[in-house]
Amino acid sequence: MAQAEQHRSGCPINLSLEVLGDSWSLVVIRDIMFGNRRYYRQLLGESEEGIASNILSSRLKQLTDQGLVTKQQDPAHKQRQLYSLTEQSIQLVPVLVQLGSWGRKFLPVSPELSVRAKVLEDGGPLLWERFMAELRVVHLGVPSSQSGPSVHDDLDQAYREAVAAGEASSG
Amino acid sequence: MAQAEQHRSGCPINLSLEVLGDSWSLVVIRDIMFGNRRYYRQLLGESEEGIASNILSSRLKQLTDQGLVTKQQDPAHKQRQLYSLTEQSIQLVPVLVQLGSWGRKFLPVSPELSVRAKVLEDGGPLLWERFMAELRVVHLGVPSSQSGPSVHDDLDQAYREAVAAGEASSG
DNA sequence: GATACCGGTTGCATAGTGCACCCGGAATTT
DNA sequence: AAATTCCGGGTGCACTATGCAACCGGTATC
Repeated sequence: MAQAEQHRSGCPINLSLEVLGDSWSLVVIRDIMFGNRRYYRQLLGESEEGIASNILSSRLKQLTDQGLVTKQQDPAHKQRQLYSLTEQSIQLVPVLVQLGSWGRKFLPVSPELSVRAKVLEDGGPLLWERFMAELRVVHLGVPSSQSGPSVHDDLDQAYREAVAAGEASSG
Repeated sequence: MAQAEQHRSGCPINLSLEVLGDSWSLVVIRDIMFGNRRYYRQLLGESEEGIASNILSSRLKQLTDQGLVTKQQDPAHKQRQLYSLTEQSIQLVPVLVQLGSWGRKFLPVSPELSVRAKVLEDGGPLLWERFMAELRVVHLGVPSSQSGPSVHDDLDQAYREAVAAGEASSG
């Protein structure tokens, strides 16, 4: 108790924004989710946007506190911390897809970085569900019940083809 | 030229977050969209979350600059400024629905404020399209090609019923 | 002619962001 | 064994954004 009203309102959109409404949280989740970056240095160094270390640290802490990310030690390397998604953040897939779809329509996106968004957009809810199932296997340790090609691999493949096409036309 | 790289990256999700990634922009759009609040004082005073006037002013200016909102004078009242959505912000409906849906699943939403989200969630993409068509009529002046009950009215009706039910059970 | 309404602005304190650099411990290389 | 690299961060500082309250001149209403 006594922690009663810490929220601006009980509106679902508002509450979601209280959790996700800044410019970095969803970028970090995107990198873990689509880029499969699981370690701090990966998230820091391989970030397209160049997030600062203190911001990344603060966001990972926040996301962990809010149950969107878990952190566990790599048993082989004492220092290595493995960051994973939770069911809660895995269910952000539709949000991220819609955000990406909207960005593709109205903002100056780069072709290479938007192919993944296009594939997910075109694939529709059924593809999202398959992707979420894969994320559950990787991040939650759910036993894999799927056969056939991985959505993650398909997304990466599409990305690599776009990069190759871009280099061919510009170089 | 020479305004070249003002973006962190060309990723659709990142670019969307550069535009929408703060805790107020989407709340303002939500109020215009679902609450049909079209004037500054309405947005200021009838806000569930109690936005501050300088923040509201700054957000409306930003959103206008980014093409998500337009502002026009009410011909009858010289002071009155009417804020409207644009096609770009109308197409945020799926994003807002997914955000609301996610919030409903994982955050401490209030029953009254989340019925709209539930109706839109259950209605699916076809309902979203109908709602977007209505928004185009109201905000863009597109001639109405629809008959039958309005989605907006249905959402409001559901909200009022939830309020009544809440009052009955708690009072 | 007074009052309330209109869309904001201003000042100020506090909190968050962005940047560069630094840190000690653990793992790896030589 | 010694040196280097890798690990997840922390620190200091300047700048910007947020939140609050009080205020503003013009306009419509009574």
